[in-house]
Amino acid sequence: MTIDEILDSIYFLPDTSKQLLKRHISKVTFKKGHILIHADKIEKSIYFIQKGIVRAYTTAADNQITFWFGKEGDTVISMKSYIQDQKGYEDIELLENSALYELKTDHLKELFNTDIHIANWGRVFAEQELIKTEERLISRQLGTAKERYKQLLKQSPDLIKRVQLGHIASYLGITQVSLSRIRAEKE
Amino acid sequence: MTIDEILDSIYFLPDTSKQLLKRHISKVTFKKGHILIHADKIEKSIYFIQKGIVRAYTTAADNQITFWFGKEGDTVISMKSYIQDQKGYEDIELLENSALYELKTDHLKELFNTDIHIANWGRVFAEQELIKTEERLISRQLGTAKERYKQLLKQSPDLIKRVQLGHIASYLGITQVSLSRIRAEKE
DNA sequence: TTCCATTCTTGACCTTTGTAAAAAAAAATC
DNA sequence: GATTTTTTTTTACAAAGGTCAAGAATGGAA
Repeated sequence: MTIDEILDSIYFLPDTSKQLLKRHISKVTFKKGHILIHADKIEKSIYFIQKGIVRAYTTAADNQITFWFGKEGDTVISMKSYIQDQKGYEDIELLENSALYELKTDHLKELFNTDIHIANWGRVFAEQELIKTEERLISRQLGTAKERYKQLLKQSPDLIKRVQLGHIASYLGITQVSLSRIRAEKE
Repeated sequence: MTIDEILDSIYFLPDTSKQLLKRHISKVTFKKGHILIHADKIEKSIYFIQKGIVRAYTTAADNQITFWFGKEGDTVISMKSYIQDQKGYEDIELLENSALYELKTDHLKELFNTDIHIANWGRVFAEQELIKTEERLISRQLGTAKERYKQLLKQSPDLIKRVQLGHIASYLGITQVSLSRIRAEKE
């Protein structure tokens, strides 16, 4: 995905505004295993995934809980850093060698005050993320782990191929052993 | 809480912009049991709670799952309606006789295109809701039901006094019977 | 107050999921 | 391609939470 496709998919910007925004975006690559977002840091950048897959997790009582996966076209962000200038909850780790577009948020926040189109881009960006987060919250509350696994299989079959089982089990809120049992059931 | 306190707590608006916004806000009251937001409707208003308490729930397989409580100062909104002009997942019901401020969203969306301060108010509003939703998502993933109950007790002791147990159990993702047992344990 | 309806608690029993450890399979490294 | 290392599956047992049903407590309404 190109950066234009990604930006346009959020909210259509007139060309002058888009150029202003793109001035602060650059392409970066990292290897599998790289930690892009650190739980104990106030992050100053957000990233759009051009190619690759990532997972966000919190570390609680010596085990990691995965609560989000991101792939091509998704935004990698520490919401706490971006919105409240505070340390976030999560580490975000690359699960594959990846290419990303980096946007420095200091510059973005200045543009919010001077360019109404970019302010609305920022509004719609937050709104889209909100809808996605709400969806995850509700689907998590609904149905059994088995149903949620089947749902995930249908919605993101590639995810299950690209990500190891332990992370997916954690995401579904069950243990790897339980997920393995669910998969073993026929029908 | 006054409407000015609520609006200012989201994002500070210059007086002219605030007056523009307030032109579309009016005060309404409803009785306990009133359904403010309907799952099968595209809602055209959002509400700020002046006095009262509400719950949002989805109906799945003949039982209701509560996934949010709102009280004084909170915003009652169908995100799907507001953001995507689509039917939402949830009914939102008043659990007490309540007073609210109603904001018609058609007018709000027009203002986003013409007033940069209001566009930024809308941005920050979505961002605040996003942070809250993310917090709920993560805390739901963390720890056992007992721990989450204790957490809720500490964070919102009034909620537990004002809301009946079944709703709270559903919110925590367990049955009323289990929650009752957790409460019965000493220590 | 008394009665009725709703909400909360308790008990017996059952199902689902977790834990720990080992075996099997797959992937990575030499 | 053989050998490590990592990941997934399987087994046995334990723990947490669910279901059903009955009884106690609470709260309105007449």
